[in-house]
Amino acid sequence: MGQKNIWKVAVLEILQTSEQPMSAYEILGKLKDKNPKIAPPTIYRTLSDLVERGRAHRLESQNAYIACKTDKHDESAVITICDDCGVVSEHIDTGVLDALSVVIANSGFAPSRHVIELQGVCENCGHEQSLNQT
Amino acid sequence: MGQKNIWKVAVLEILQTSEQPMSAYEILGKLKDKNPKIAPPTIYRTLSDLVERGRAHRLESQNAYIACKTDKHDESAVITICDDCGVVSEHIDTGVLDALSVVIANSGFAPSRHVIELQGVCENCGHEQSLNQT
DNA sequence: CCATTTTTGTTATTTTATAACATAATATAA
DNA sequence: TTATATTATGTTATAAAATAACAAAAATGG
Repeated sequence: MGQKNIWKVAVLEILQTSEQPMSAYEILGKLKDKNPKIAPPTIYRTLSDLVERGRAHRLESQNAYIACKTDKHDESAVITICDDCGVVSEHIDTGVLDALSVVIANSGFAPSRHVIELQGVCENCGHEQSLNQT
Repeated sequence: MGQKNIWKVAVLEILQTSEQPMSAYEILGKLKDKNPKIAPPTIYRTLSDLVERGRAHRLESQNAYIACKTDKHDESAVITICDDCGVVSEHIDTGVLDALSVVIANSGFAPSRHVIELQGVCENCGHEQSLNQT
């Protein structure tokens, strides 16, 4: 025991190869195949570390995690989540951040972290829906 | 059984008189004083109803609930949460929503719900911090 | 090598949330 | 007004998500 970063790569790979956000216990399940003795705290520790370093995001509205897909590993992304197909995208958008800083300036609030998650229907699923309407 | 909205007022009052966001089980605890047999599903049902109607907000990043303090009972608020004193504020801000709609327009995403939560230090606590620095 | 610190393992428990079904109140229609 | 369906709530049990607390192994810095 005590070796460094044993799980980091494994967890990140699982997240990166997943099409969908994954819960901590889903990741645990995947890892249990080859590591039957692994337990929840290991996963949660690894996930907090990845999130802290900006390599993963926690979807607060879903209790689930995704790999960060941008090269900017910060926490400033706007995240969209498709209710239909589950696809999650990150959008780095200064406009939103600028608008937020206006709100903040007016209220005197000093943010250290923000969560911006949009739920709805992605472009693909939107198209399918309009096709399915007869 | 089967009477309508028995709990709605009680739960909303508890939220309205609380300085802090409350978890479902904290609300349950309060109600148990006078209604020893009340159980979690009752609370969760009432809370979803209140949130649906815009009378309360769920803080996704905290698994907690607050009463909606604006007269505009919609889901378009920007919420700030003070890490220090726990105070939560709502900010109705069209600038942020406008900026979000730009992101959305570019991506073809059709949002039905959004979560915007800022964590940080509120004006009061910020002042105290600067005072405490010697 | 030894002491200290850090990381991981392990066990148990806490916290959050819901499934599934029972029962009571309400609404509606014959 | 009774039967029937519908809806709201009660109840029991369990699932799902997260963490506390402590033990043990590895890494670090003399």
